[in-house]
Amino acid sequence: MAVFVGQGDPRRSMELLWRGTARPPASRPGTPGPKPALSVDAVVDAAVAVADEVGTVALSMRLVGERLGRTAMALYTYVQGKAELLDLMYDQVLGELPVSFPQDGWRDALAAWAEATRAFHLRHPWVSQVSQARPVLGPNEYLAYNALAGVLRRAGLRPDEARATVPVLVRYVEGAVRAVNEARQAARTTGVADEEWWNARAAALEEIAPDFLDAVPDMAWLESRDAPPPEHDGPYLEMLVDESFHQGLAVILDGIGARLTARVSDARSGAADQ
Amino acid sequence: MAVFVGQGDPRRSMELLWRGTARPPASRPGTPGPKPALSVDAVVDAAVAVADEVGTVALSMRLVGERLGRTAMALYTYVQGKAELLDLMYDQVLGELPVSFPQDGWRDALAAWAEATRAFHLRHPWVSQVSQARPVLGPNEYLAYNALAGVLRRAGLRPDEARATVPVLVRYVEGAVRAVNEARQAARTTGVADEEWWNARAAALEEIAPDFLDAVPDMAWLESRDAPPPEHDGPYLEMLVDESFHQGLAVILDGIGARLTARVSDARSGAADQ
DNA sequence: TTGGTATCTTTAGGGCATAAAGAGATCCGA
DNA sequence: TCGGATCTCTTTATGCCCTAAAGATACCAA
Repeated sequence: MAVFVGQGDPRRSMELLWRGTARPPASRPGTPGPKPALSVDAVVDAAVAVADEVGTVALSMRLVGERLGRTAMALYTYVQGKAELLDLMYDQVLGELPVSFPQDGWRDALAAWAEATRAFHLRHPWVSQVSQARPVLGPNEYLAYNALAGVLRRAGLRPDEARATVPVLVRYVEGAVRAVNEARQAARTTGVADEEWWNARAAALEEIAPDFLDAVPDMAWLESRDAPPPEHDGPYLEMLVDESFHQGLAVILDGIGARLTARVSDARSGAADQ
Repeated sequence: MAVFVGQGDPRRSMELLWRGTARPPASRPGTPGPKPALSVDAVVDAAVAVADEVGTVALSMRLVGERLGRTAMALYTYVQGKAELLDLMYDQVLGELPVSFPQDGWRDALAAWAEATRAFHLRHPWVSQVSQARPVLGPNEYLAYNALAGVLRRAGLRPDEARATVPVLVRYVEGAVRAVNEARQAARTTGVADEEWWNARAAALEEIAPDFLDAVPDMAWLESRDAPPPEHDGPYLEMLVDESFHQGLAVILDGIGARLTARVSDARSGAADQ
């Protein structure tokens, strides 16, 4: 069940996101009634911490409240509901993404972007589980995209090419990290380590359909290795993903490079292009 | 809240997936008790139909039961729980993916793969919302991966290159389609059309932070167009995604192509190859 | 001091998955 | 033919979720 960001009242969410200070609900000075013991920020921080620990599925208002020594309902003073809280969590956490990258060479810059984005998503696993349809349009999201756009502009791409490239990069990195995160969470919630689970399935398959692998020869080819898989400590799937992350990224960067060199030779020969 | 496939008992799920017939729970011949009026397949079919309509979030045992004129609990006769049902739904629906592609030219073959995969995910939006950590290892999943592996093998990639390329392709297509699906679902569940929502946000932004766009110049560059955006009927975000889907794919294919031509020139100059 | 307001808790209602127990149907063996 | 035995399906109940609404309490201003 995907979680949707951007379901809060647009107007309200955006004011909360952009106004920074002057956050409306918690009381203005000179107002009767008890001072609020918490703040929107405190709630958002707690929610982020909870989500980091237990994931999106288990994130609940009760858990966030508990972390603040409050009931679930107490949060509704600061936040309209879970949807708005997610909007705020999402943009808040995007503020951790770097907004500038090495200027000397687009390949290094994109590699740095990919690495930083990857690390970010590993730090906040729940972010990649959140839908990006109808993004919140918060300041941090803008800044993050701006940084990536800058790298692509300086690389020499045209805007339409960059528009096509952004999703390729973003989806690749998010997808890679999602796989790792989900494997970790599965291990945590089921108590079954990745490798253990994998072995069990493989053994079961061997027994239940011993001859089926003959029917998928290209699959066998895909899994064939010249060298045995490298030594590893961590979980199996993470190792696999790690092994291929940079290689996969290299394929994408090669594609961008091909685009750029085509540009250069076009200019040289004065011909049209693809 | 991501939904996890592969949470059923591995042994049981796999037997259900691979045994085809001889499905254990529904009664064997010569057994007392009423004949089951339904079957595992009927339950899975109904669940797929429900998921296609309402998405993963709203998929519930009650809804599936209702579609079969039963209570939610009746399903537990055929299926161990929601987790196992998801395993079965997932592999069942993967059977719709084509398992062979044009043999003449890897570019066409991959484009065909991408198009088929995209169409598939648009037909069954819930599939891309389902976690692929700990895949079910059902027959149809194997066959689908085998087909893609075959295309890459015939293209001339080495196994390790293909292993790096598969996730790039899969994640790109799934990500692209996920964006469209989520936009559609958001439109359906909130009753707010995509374009309408987008305009509201843009207007709010204009008003709340009129000068912020100056802080993200590369973002403005990214959105700049030589030609005005093309006429479109459908929702805004879908149009954008459609516009860039093939361009993004082209970047990836260029990357693969670069790998292959590097191979050729290596061979020509006397270096090793596969 | 008193009224009004804001925070926070309690209670309650409508979801959800599913454990456990009951109702009914159906077949086997006696 | 007639009990079990056994299976399907429903009912009931538990415990989670979000959140509306109402109550309790704390605080400020007049």
